[in-house]
Amino acid sequence: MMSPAITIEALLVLDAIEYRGSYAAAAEQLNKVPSALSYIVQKLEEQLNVTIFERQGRRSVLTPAGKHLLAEGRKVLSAMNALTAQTQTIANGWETKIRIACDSILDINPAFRVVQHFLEEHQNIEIDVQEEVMNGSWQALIQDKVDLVIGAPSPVPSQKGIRAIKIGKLEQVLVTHKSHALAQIKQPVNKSTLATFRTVVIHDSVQHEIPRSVNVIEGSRHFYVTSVNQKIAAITVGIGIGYLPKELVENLVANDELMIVDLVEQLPAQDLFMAWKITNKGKGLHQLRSLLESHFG
Amino acid sequence: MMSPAITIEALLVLDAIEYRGSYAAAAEQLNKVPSALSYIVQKLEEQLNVTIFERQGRRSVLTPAGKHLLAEGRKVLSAMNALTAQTQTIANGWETKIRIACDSILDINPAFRVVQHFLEEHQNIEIDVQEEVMNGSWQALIQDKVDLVIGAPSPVPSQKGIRAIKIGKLEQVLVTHKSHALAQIKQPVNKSTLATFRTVVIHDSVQHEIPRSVNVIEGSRHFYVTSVNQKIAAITVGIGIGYLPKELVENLVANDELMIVDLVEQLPAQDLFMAWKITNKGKGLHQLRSLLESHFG
DNA sequence: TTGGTTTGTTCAAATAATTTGAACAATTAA
DNA sequence: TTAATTGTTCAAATTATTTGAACAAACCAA
Repeated sequence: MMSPAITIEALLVLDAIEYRGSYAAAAEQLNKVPSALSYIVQKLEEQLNVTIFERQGRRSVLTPAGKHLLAEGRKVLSAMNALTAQTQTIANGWETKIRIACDSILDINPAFRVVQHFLEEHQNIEIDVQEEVMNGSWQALIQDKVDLVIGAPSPVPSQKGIRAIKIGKLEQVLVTHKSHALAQIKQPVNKSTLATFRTVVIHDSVQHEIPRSVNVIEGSRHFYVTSVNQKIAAITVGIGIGYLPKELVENLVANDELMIVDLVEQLPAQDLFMAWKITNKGKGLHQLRSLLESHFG
Repeated sequence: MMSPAITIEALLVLDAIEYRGSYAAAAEQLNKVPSALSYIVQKLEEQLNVTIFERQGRRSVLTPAGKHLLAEGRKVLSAMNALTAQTQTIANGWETKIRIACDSILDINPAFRVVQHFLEEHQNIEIDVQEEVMNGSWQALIQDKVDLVIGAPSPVPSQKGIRAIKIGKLEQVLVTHKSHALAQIKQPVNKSTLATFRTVVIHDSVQHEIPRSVNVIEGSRHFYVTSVNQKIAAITVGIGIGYLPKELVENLVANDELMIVDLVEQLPAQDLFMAWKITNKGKGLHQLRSLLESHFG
């Protein structure tokens, strides 16, 4: 008689409306018609006896209750996705889909070549790759949003249930634009000199991150971006300085768009990891790991 | 077009079937007819492409995949129940969680006793306390990371939308280790003398802070720490001198671990504040404020 | 300001999904 | 063996959802 007040459907609709910014756009994303969304939202509000959207003209804005519902609801949605995948994996032994997070600091080509080999043998397994920065990849693994992380930087989160193996080293160099004040200094630069310049920092949106001060030049002022490409762009136009992977900037240095700063104390090469959860028993993941290990380990 | 494979409905049905032991009993519990459950289970199995029940005669038994689906699904169901209740709570003007920042300079025991009273009347409100130093507590409030700040020091940020009330005074005294050079001076010390010694300063990690020179002895060299305990430790081993709350050092002075420096001009007692945003209309916050005010105001 | 869009909602009609109960075969208990 | 109970199937009945047209409000550009 009494159906549940909050349905998965309704959460998907809320998510889409907030994400796309309008009923019309959300409807398009969900392959529905706006009035259908209107119907679902109204039903949800009625069953819950709570107004979720404050109708301000034609644009709707979430009430505090609506905000909470959506924020928590999104966690439920991702739990549902994970549950779907896990259930299918248990039933078949093989995954329907393997989700991979790549840290954007990594050159993904070699890894993708291995994935390609894997896919040739498993035509019906889907691969879902998402790019993350900083701790985003670790968080994604911890929260079961992905099954495998490739190229995540140290430190490995001290969370039991995570297995991580080294797959490479990352040499980072400090770069700047040639017109930048730092570029005029001819001798090797020391730490305290760096502290006077603005630093471009990649910043993920994850809340409680693993303490990570590596590479963030202490004491100086910052310019925050959310991807490696943005970081390169910011440095190229002279906003500030920052560390970038050596191989990534080689071309740009050759083109004279960036220049490498000579440091008194070089930044030690950083380890990159591949990681997964030991609770994940999927055969596909196991085989993919073996392939990757034999190519990088 | 594609509806979610696992629905809340389906999870409720699985739960009931397993709990009651038969479709018939489950149907009764859910106010449905057995064939309706049959329909829902079949739909779930089809969408998921996973068999959930192994039909052994008329009695069905869960497959491993089905077991997992049900076990995890029950967690989702209880999350959904909580979410429903929380959303309705918020809609009525009450909070699910109240986040408090305490300045670590404060003795939190009296405040916690008041919070305890509040919690007795509101079993289902969560309290999230975080300790902050210096301007950390003000920043946390401004950035909406907390709802209430207790024991933050002056100056009150000149930001509209913040209401602050005095809840106490903080007497700070300059302390040092007895082996420290400053301890050898027998007369009251003046400002310029202090400037020659290294000062231990608490430093929060917040970026753009309110200009705050109070207590930081100007001109002298500094030793930065990030908590009151670290500051005490640093002074105790003789790294430098620093101001600390009178009541906090009384024991240490009695034990001869620290000594109070006699000053020509005493530092005036500093006001401590409780503060919140006036935009925050939560009933729980309001009541907690009233309780705190009546105990401290 | 004024048209020209776009948006969200409403409504009745159309469609799809679910529920129902009867019939049935399989299983169990006595 | 019989009698009772179970889960499934099926067509019919009932709900629930979707649709598209109509509309008013709000936005945008000129």
